[in-house]
Amino acid sequence: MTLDKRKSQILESIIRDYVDTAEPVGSRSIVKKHNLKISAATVRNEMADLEEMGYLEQPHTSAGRIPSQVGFRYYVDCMMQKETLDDSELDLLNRILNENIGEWSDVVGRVGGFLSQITNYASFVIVPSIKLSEFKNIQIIPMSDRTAMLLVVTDVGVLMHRKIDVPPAVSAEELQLIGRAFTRVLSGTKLEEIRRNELKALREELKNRRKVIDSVLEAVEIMMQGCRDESVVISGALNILNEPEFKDLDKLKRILTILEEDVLLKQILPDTVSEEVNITIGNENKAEDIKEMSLVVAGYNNFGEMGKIGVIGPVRMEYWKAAGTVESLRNILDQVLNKKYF
Amino acid sequence: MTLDKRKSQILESIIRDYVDTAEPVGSRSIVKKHNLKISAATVRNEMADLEEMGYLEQPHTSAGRIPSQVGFRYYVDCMMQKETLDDSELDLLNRILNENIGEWSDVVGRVGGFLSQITNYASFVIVPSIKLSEFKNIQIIPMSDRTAMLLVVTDVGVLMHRKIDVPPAVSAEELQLIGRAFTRVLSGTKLEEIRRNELKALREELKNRRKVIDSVLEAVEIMMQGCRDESVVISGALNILNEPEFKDLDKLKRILTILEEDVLLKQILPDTVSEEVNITIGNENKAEDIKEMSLVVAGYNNFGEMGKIGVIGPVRMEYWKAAGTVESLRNILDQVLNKKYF
DNA sequence: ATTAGCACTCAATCAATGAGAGTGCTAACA
DNA sequence: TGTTAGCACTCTCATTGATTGAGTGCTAAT
Repeated sequence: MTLDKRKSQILESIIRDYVDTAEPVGSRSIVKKHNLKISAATVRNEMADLEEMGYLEQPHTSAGRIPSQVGFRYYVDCMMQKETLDDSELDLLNRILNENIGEWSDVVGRVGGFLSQITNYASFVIVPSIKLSEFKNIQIIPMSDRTAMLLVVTDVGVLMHRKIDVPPAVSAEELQLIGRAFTRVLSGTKLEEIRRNELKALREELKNRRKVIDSVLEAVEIMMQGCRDESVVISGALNILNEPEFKDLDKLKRILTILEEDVLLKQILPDTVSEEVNITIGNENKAEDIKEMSLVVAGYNNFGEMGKIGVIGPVRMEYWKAAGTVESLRNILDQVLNKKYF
Repeated sequence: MTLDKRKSQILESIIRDYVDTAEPVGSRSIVKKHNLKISAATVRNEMADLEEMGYLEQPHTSAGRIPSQVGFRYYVDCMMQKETLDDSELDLLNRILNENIGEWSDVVGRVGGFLSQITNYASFVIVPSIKLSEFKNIQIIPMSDRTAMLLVVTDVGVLMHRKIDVPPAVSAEELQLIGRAFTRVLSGTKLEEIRRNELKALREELKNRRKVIDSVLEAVEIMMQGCRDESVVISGALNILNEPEFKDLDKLKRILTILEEDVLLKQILPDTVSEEVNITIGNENKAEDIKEMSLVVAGYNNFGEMGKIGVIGPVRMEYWKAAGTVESLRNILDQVLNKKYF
């Protein structure tokens, strides 16, 4: 169902005003503010219609109207124009991205920070696990006479390192050889495809140094567990303190708790995220805890797996700005990643 | 100046009750609650004295008394008994510490988490910069035909890694040789003591591979900048949402902002921290923003430099518990560190 | 179909009131 | 002289009632 032009205009005016002020919008005030060519009474009639259709609601009889979640949905689906980054924002983004970038996680952190800063909502970036990347090189560096540092390098430049114990009798050269043997066997293998039997063969081959091998295998095992999970970067969680709908401390606490804890945040995201910007409004969210929040999420391509980037804010959200910004940053991430980090 | 026994007892009762309830404490209620052998009227007289001395104050005439900051100070200095961890808490701590510890920063994170969990205040751990540690090993691992991974291992097991660009003509063996040359020159040198002239000599020695050398030098430079700063781990910032004194959103926001931002947190800490547990109450803090918070901090010995661990909470704080817990965990960190990570 | 006019509704604000908690003071008591 | 009971007094907090004002819905006129 689609609205006639005048109804659309009124709905949009109400949405803009309400998002701006967080107050119910009256017929008189929108006529004045957007100097419409019709009278307040006419607007009232249209508003009554829109309410009947479910796009507006009234907190109480003598208040103005506020957009319902259905109203926001209609706006997002049928009327919204995404508002992309303006020049000064692009400029800021470029400056942020060009400052001496160390690691990939650094880029993600900065893009997330930028997103929350521009939209004034909490932002999150989800980086998929790296199980699809490949082993590249394995090194064992002696540290003391009983310990060594195990280094694992993969093709996406992510590196795992861990202390291992070694018998004092093993020399630095031997450790190097063992590292090379591992590199030979594992190089090019995807992390999730380690074959037990390959490792077993290796264990046979180097049976005079079985203790070292076992230490290495154990360490690799633990590292694999550690990087099986996707990682989550959250920025600007405190932005919700500015939203009047969260002046209630209990609500605030519930939301902030979610925004502080990686695991909880992952749980509230929609299961399927495409590369398109995806918006879920209030009750459309599966998770009970955020039925009064909206999500704007897009997927990006991270070494063959889908990462996610987005913002979370009140239902009364500037969807146009949020959607545009998320879209732009999704593209940036894709771009940076396609330049291949290595 | 020291208080007589009865005044002490009354002051302590008031502090305990006030810390517990956040409400002014009346004469009648403390006689009942702590079944004192004296009448409410007597207590009233003593309270009037304590108020005159500055240890108590009255929000308004017909309310009970609350401890003043001076009162808390007197309590902390002259009466407080630190409350150490009980058995179940020690048990929990051990379980937390023994779960498969990966890196040193992991230990710090867990200890901080434990601290905030036990005290119900926000906790922080400051880990000094590692400029005192020594280079141990430098490796250059080829990644693609134009890039390589530079690995720097130090004696505290902290490792820096960074992508560098290399000319396509340089072979893996050459990279290895260059790494070894660096290792030879820098091994055993403290991070802060890198001599420019040593590096210059190295640059001469390997002058046919000057491009690689320059990449490495640049990367090391950047890495050095990155680890010049101490790092900060904050846990349980949201605990202050439970404190009734922060029901005011503005206050809340000011405090949470500090607790979210490493840099800000560092600024509010007292300049000199000894190994002893150090308590600053309300106005004793130098930073304007936390004049209504208290800090309980202790130093610990981190590879020759002073790290800090502590909690931050309302002036109405369970100092006895906080001080005991901070002291215990300070000791734990010292212990773990003295077992030498390598 | 649109608009002006008007009666009506309801939340928000403010002042007045009363209850309750707690004090300070006085006088009696040990 | 220190302690206690008793009582008047103070001040906050919660409740109530009146007032205000923004905004609506309806009706009648355009």
